[in-house]
Amino acid sequence: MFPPLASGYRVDVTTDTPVLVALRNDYEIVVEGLAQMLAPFSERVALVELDSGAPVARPADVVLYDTFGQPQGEHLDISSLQVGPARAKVIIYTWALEATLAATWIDRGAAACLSKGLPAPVLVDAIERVHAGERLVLPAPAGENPRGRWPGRSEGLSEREAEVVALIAEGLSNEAIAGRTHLSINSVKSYIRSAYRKIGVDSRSQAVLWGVDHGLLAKRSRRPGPDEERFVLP
Amino acid sequence: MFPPLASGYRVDVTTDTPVLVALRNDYEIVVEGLAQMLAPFSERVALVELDSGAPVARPADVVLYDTFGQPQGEHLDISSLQVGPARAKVIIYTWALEATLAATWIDRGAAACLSKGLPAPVLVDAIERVHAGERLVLPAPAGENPRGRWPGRSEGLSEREAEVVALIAEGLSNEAIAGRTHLSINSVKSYIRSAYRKIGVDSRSQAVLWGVDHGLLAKRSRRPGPDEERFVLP
DNA sequence: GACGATCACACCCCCAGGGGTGTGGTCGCG
DNA sequence: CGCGACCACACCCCTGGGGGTGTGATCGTC
Repeated sequence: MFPPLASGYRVDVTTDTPVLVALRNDYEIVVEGLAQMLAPFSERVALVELDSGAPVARPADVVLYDTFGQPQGEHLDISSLQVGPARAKVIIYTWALEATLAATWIDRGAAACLSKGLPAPVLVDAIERVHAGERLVLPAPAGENPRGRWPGRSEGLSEREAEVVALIAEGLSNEAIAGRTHLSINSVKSYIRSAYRKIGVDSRSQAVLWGVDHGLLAKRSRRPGPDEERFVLP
Repeated sequence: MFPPLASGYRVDVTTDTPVLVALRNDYEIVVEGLAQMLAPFSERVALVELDSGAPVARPADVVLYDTFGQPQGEHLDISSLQVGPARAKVIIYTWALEATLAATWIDRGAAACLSKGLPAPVLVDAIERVHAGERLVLPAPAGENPRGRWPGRSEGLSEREAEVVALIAEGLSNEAIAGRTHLSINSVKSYIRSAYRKIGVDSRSQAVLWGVDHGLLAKRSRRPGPDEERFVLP
């Protein structure tokens, strides 16, 4: 469908100014982890962060949407991610990259779907290619797995466990978490059980408090309120 | 058992220095409410607050233990409330004052059990009498009901509803809340149902977050940790 | 006197939550 | 190559949580 990028390949983009990239995720530590990962490439990609509540200094060329704890799946509303007067190109940055879902997102207007398993140089190349007009779907190459940071990682939670606990800390039910993460409710329950063992709680209320204490809450300013427009799950 | 104080009665305590009173409750707004109620009587009672994490300037003569969200019932460990080199006299300040429970507390070493329904002048009189050596059990007189402040009052929660939500926000189960408040689990469930309607949540996780957002958490410094000695429920 | 609010509690019922156990796949490491 | 971790999911089972409805008492307000 879309030719995958071979490892080490670098697109030849003849431009002097870096691509303006907005990182889009409600968890500060996720955004910080991505920013740290991209910092060595600041001559090629410059980060402008949205959703901080303050107006952005300049609009983004590309939005990099990290799916951690965010709506994902076939109902994801791509157009709401395209912000600014010049509608930014949207890259879905996800762990579980399945072909049919990626195709749906591309049909809906995403410019690219990239796996979190990509090394940073490949990610930067891909951002530049998207900026230049290409459409990409890049699964993680075998053998390379530079994982980012996520909340709860230092407490021994895997990324999926942390994501599930983060959504519990947001007050979601198992069914809502399954919808948000595009997993089955049985998978969600499995992650819940193993996460509870790791963080040493035995009830959902205690998990909520653990999440609050360990920064697993999305930014309060990003909480959907009655007046706040956000992309909505059906 | 103990002669109740008539409304308006004032004990004749011939002393010039005020009674040093420690207010004892883990919720700041409860302690603030009590302090405000007693502020006009500062020539008679001087407040020294314990459990703030800082060493107190001087030891208390009397500890006023507000039962909101705290262990209450026949297993309450009175001796752990008596702090300082000169063991302070303990007053249990509770809403539901039943005679047999009050008798148990007095047997266990409490100097007095006072109802929260008492007017401030009567409360101050009682504190002075306790300091002077008397033992009291004072139910609320009919017709007078100067309620203090409690968390959630401005959101329309009654004191018992607020207490139950505060304990949910601490991660307790219904059974644990029933034990802590000395109520039946059916009463706890009734308060939960009515509180959920008032605060607009429909799950326990959301109630925990509501409590966190509205200051219904006990002071974190007062949370029992592995090294921190506190009175323990069996 | 009637009514509403609060406190206290009982009883019935349904289901979400979470425990256990199991399967299968991929991948990194010793 | 074997093992453990992680991801994904299924199935069974029990219980706590919470919805509904009801009772009774006290108290303040109209």
